[in-house]
Amino acid sequence: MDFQNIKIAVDAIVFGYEKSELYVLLIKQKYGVFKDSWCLPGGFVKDEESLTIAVQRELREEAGVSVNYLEQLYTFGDDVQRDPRARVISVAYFGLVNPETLSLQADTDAQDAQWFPFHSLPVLAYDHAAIVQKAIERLQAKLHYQPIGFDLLKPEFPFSDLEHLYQTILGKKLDRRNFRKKILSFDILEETDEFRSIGSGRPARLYRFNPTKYKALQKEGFLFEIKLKEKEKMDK
Amino acid sequence: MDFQNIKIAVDAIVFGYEKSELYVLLIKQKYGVFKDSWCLPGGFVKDEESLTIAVQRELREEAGVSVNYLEQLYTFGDDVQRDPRARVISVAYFGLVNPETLSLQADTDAQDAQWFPFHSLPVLAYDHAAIVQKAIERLQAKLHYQPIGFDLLKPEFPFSDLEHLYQTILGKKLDRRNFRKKILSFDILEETDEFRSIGSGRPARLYRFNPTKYKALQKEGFLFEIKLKEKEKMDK
DNA sequence: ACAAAAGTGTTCGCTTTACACCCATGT
DNA sequence: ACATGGGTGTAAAGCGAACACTTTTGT
Repeated sequence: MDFQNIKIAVDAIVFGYEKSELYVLLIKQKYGVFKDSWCLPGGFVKDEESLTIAVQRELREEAGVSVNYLEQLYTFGDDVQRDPRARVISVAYFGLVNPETLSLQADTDAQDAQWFPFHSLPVLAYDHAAIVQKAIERLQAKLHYQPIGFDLLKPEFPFSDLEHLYQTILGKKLDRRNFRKKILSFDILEETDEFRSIGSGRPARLYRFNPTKYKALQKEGFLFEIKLKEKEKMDK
Repeated sequence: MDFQNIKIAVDAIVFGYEKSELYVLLIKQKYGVFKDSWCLPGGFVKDEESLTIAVQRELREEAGVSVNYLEQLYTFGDDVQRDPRARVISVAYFGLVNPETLSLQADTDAQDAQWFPFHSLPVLAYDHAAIVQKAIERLQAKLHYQPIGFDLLKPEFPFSDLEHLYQTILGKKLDRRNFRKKILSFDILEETDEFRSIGSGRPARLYRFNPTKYKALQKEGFLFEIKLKEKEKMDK
C-alpha cells in the first residue's frame, strides 16, 4: 500500500473574545519556506491518533492552549499545491476559548504563539487565509442557531457582554431590548446574585449559561434561533 | 517524509429521487474483508488529484454516474480502525442527481452499482452507515435554507413534485397552499407553457428553476428560507 | 358519474420590529 | 452634577398557520 504519497495534517483556527474584540490564535513558523511568517496552529496527524486528538495535541504543543469548544470545519485538499513542499491535505478545525486562555497567553513571553485581533491579521502562510474566511462565516452562521457565544465568555457574564459579542462578530448593531428579550425567552440562562461594574455605570447582573437545561430543551424539540435585523452597520 | 502511514480516501453519498422515493447509490464490494457487502462508492485519492476530482472519478468509474450537485460533507478520521486493513481517513462528499441518472442506472445490468430506497438500505461496510446518517441530516437541513431540491428533479417539473420531494425527505406532511405560496414568493421559478398529467387528475403546469435569478437575488441579500410546520408525521 | 390530482384566498395569532426613558454607579 | 452603561414595556407590522372548495382530466 505504498501507492499514495499524500500527507494528512490538521489545522486549528481558534477564536477568543475579550472586551468587544475577536481574536485569532496564530503561530510563527520556525523553519521552511514560510519561516517567520504567521499561520494557524497545526501539524501532521500521527498514525494511531484520531483527528480530534491530533488537533488538541498540536494546540497544546504549539500554544499551550486547550479549547472550550471544537468542531470540524472543512477539509482543504482541492488545491494540490497548497503546501509547496508536498501534497498535504488539511482537516481544519474550529475552536473557541474562554477569555482566561486569552489572558494567560498574553502573559507568556513565548513569541511564537500570539493572539491577533481578527480585523488586523497578518498575511498568512499556505492557504490559511481561506481557512480563516470559512471559519468566520461558520462562526457568524452558528451564532444564529446554536448557543455557541457562551463558549467565548467567562462562565458568569453580564448580559451586555453577550450583546457586544454578537455585535462584534456579526458586525451589526442590535436592538438591546429585543436581543435581551429573545435570549431570555429561551430560558437557558440563569441569573446569579452577583453584580459587576466595569468603571462607571450601573453594575450589571451576572448570568450563567445552563448547558444541561439547553440539552433537555433540545430533546423536546426546542430550537435556539435568533434572527437579528441589523440597525446599522458598525464602524470598524 | 515517510513518517506518516495514513491513506486518504474519498467516499460519496449520492441521493436520487423519483416518484416520492429517495434513493442512495451503493456499490457491491468485490474483494477484501467486506467482499459482497454494500458500501458507498469511493476510493483512494491520487497524488496529483484534487479531492473533488477524485470523488467524481470514482463515481464515474464505479457507477458511471455524474452528479448534478456536489459538496463536501465531513471527514471521517476519528475512528482509527474504521478500515480494518489500515489507517484510512475518508473525506465524504454529498451529491445529488437528476432522475435521468436514476433510470439509466436501472437499465444497466451491472450488478455492482445499484440504487437502494433510502428506507431499506442493506447493512453497510466500514462506518458508512454513519456517513449516510450525517448526509440525510445535511440534506434535510439544507432543504430549509438552500434551493437544493431542484437538483433532485428534472429541469421542468410540476409543482407537486417539489412538494412531494419535501414531504418524502423531511418525513412530514405539508400544507400545499402555504408551501406553494412560500416557494413562489421567492420568485426563483419560472412557469413554462407546458402541462403534464400523470394518469388521472388535472394536468399540472410545469415549472423551471432559474439559478441565474437565484444568484442575482442572493447577491442582494435575499435568503431562501422555509419554515415548515408539519401537519402530521408521515407513515413510512 | 366518479375518482384523482391541481389550483387557489382569507383570517387569526404570534413573532419581530421599532422606539425612549429611568436607574445605579464612578468621577 | 454629570457621564456611563444597565435595565425595562408597548404598539404596529409582517409572517406563519390553519383551513375547503372548484377545476380539469382519466376511467
